[in-house]
Amino acid sequence: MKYIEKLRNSGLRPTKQRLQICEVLFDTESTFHFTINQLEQRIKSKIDNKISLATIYNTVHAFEKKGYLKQIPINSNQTYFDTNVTDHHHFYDLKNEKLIDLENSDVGPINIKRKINGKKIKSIEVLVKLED
Amino acid sequence: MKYIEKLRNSGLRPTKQRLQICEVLFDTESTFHFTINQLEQRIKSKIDNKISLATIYNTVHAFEKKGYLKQIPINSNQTYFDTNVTDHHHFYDLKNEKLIDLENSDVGPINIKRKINGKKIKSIEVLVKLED
DNA sequence: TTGCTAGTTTATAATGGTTCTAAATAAGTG
DNA sequence: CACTTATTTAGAACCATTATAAACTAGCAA
Repeated sequence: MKYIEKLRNSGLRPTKQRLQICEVLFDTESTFHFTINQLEQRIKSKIDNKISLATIYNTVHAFEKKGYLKQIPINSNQTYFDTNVTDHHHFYDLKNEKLIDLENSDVGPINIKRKINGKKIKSIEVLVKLED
Repeated sequence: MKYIEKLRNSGLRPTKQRLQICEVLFDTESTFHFTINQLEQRIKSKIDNKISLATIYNTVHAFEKKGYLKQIPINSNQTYFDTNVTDHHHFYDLKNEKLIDLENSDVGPINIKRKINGKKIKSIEVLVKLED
């Protein structure tokens, strides 16, 4: 299994559940956005055994902390995650509530001119809201 | 009262509660960011009578819809609002969970090169996360 | 293999922000 | 004043997320 090493290297035990969640998240043709609920459905349809909701939350948070997932800052009652952890941005279609990746090259360089004393920039995220 | 006209013009009846909330939100030296909970506290300390939490929610949403308030896209368990409705962006200090305004001139022009068929851009919001 | 230890999973309860409900109240209008 | 419609309100309901604590499992050393 290709994810065993990856997990072990980041200090996470490669449990059956985590490996199965890895498959659902990362054995895909393209990256995707999801809420915990959507991920739960996806897991249900691809995996025979049950994985508890608590484990899904735990795993997603563990993966996010390790940098395998990114949270997308957006105002919604549910939290959105992205399996695309490269530096990029998002369109958010307000009508369909759908996220669309915006490559860095589609946005151009963002140069933050202001500095805050004693703080450094961890990330810069652009959200472009779309309407009809 | 200077807010009576403003409310009436946008189709909102100028009730006592709404006028009081206007004072708390807009009779300030500078704009500010708030959660509903913080606003509730601020109201409690500035107003003699009680305004129910449901009314605060109703009013904030009504004001947002009319463009008197902006929601700030950020991943938090609570929704953040901004009384600064001009086109601008935010720093978010992860340690203190504090928002800081970032003027448009501090970010520079953002030119979204990609177009989505049949959609137009409603807003562009930049969130710059800060760490120590 | 066998224990041991720390990490993980799990069902379920608890939490907490937000929305809903339905009755009381207040504003606008003729 | 009478009537209609909007608004306020307390409290219940909702629902995503987190906490709990017991059962289980991986890793490791003897």
